[in-house]
Amino acid sequence: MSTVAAVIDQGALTFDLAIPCEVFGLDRSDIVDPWYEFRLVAAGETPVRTQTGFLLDTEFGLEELARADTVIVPGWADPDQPPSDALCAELRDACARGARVVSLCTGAFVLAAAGILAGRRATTHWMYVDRLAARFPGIDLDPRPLYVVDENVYTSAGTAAGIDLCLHLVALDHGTEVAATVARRLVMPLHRDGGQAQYVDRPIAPDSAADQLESLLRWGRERLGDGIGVAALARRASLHPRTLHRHFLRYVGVPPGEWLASERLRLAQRLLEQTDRSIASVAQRAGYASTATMRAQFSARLGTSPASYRRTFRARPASAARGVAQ
DNA sequence: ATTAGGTTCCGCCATA
DNA sequence: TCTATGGCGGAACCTA
Repeated sequence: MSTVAAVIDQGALTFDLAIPCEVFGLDRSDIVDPWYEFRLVAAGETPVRTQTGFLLDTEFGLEELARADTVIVPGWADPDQPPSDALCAELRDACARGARVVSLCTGAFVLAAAGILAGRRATTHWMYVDRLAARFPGIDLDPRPLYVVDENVYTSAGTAAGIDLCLHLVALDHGTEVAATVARRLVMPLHRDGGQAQYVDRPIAPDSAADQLESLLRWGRERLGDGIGVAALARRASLHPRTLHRHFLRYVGVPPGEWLASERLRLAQRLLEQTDRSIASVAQRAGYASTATMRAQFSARLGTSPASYRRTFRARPASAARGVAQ
């Protein structure tokens, strides 16, 4: 069973902290048995006073991190407060031995202080990007996505993006169908399109450009199997490709080609998990020009092959069907 | 494994 | 002046 540890210290942000507790800490053995072994670890003194003022206690200390397959650092109240040397050392060890090291929100400051982010791609809450960059030059910071994966180091943007990242980790371990089940229980979409761009400092108001993109995305998703490219999207939207590109960055958070690639991949994953279609037919349905193309994408983006992905995640038809209606 | 020919991305500048 | 669009071209990346 996979062990997940979340680290807290004085001033812990309760929402951030609640995310790994909810995703990994609840007993979800009715979905996958066993679920995760979850440990709440105090980096320093206990009890921990949360930013909201109440006290949290846990029996686990830093030594637990050495046993964790995944170490999660949620946001600290004061990102400028440097983490202890002991915590930094544990995080570096975890990273070096290949454990997944994860930050939520301003937890990125802790990973940065431990020296783990140097030379890596990473993200954090959009309000803190500048501060992080100023204090730790040498991080390849991208303020746009909801989360960033660089090898075994995972960083996520503001608060709720932590849920997206935690669900992504569940998907890596158990496939997208299991992650989708957890997402449904949280009443969360499994995958929010796009990045922070759509949340940054932009009032929630009817926006016709965004609405039009929304329907373009729907149109595109329905036609993945036709092998459409960026040009087809632009034609459909009656936009110059250069303009479409800008609209995508602004409202979706990723360029159009990148969006298509990840939609295709997700569709292929779903078909492999939930159907018995041949690999060739999955590739065709998802809009890949050949099985070789799909294979290359699986290898580049998931580090596996379509066949082995199916072997790992193909849902068992008998037991999965009962339970809550969806 | 290599490669030639696409496609996509994006900085930069001109224009509306 | 400010913002959105159109267009170019090089780099990076994909595809066959």
